[in-house]
Amino acid sequence: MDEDAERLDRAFAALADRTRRDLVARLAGADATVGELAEPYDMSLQAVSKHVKVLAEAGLVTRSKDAQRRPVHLDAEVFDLMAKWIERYRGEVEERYQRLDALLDRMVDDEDGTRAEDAS
Amino acid sequence: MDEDAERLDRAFAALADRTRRDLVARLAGADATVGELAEPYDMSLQAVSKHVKVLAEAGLVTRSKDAQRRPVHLDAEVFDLMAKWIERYRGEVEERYQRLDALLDRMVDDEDGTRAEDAS
DNA sequence: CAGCTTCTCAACCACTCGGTTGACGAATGC
DNA sequence: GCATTCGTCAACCGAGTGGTTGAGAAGCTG
Repeated sequence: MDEDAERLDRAFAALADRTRRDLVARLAGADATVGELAEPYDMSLQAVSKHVKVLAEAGLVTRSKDAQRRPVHLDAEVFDLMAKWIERYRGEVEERYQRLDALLDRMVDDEDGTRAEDAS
Repeated sequence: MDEDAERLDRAFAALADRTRRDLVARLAGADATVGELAEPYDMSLQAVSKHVKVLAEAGLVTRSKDAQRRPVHLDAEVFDLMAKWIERYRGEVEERYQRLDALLDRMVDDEDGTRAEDAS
C-alpha cells in the first residue's frame, strides 16, 4: 500500500506538466517514437526524451526494446490507480454534500421558514 | 480550454505530494482547521498551512472567512475535471487494446497458429 | 487594555524540475 | 568500415518546492 503511494506520487507529478499530458493525449491515439513526439514542440529532442522518461518511470508509458527506434506505448494500469483514488474521495465528498443537504432540509422544515436573512 | 490546462496543472501538482493527498483523504471525512490537520504530522504548523494553501490554489479545497478559525472544506469540482481527463485517455487506451486484440485474433486465424516463438 | 490562540507571511536553505547544449551509443545503409 | 540517424547521458542554469525559523496579524477572553 505504501508503494502505491510512490506510484501515485510519480503518476500525479508526471501529469502535472502540460507537455506530458499532451504526450499522453497523442499516445492515446497511436504509439509513436520520441522523434515523432518531439516534432510539433518548440523544444529540443532531449527535452522530450526526458519527458518520456518521466512518463515511463511513472508507469504511464512503456517502451519497446533498447534499440534505435523504440516506440512509446501508453499503459492504462496506473491510470486505473489514479482514477480509483480520485473517484474515492470525490464520492465521499459528494456523499457529504447530500447528507448536508438533507440536514439543511430538516432544519428548514423544523424552523418552518424563518431566518432567511443572513445568507452572505 | 486553456485555463482548464492551468487548473489541471495545479490540481495534479497538488496531489503529487503524499502529505497533501493525506490531507484530502482526511478532509473527505470531515472539515477541519489547519491546527487539527497539522496535529498528526511531524512537521511545523506553517508547513501544513502552506500545503493547505497549495490545495486551495488548486481549487481542491475552500476555506471559510478570513478569521481566526477557518475550517478547510473539500471541494469536488476539480476532482471531476481530473477524473474526466483520466477517464478519457484510459478509455481510449483500452479501446486500442481491444482493437489490437481483435487484430491479433484475426491474424492468428489467418496464419492458423504458426509463429508463437518471438513473444518477448 | 493584556494575553492567549490560531494562522499566515517572509526569509532562508537544500533539492528538484524543465529546459538548454554538447558528447556519446547503438542500429541501419552504403 | 564508415557515415548517418535516432536516442540517451551528463553537466549546467534559472525557477520552483518543501521544509525550517521568526515575526506579526486577527480574533477571542480575562
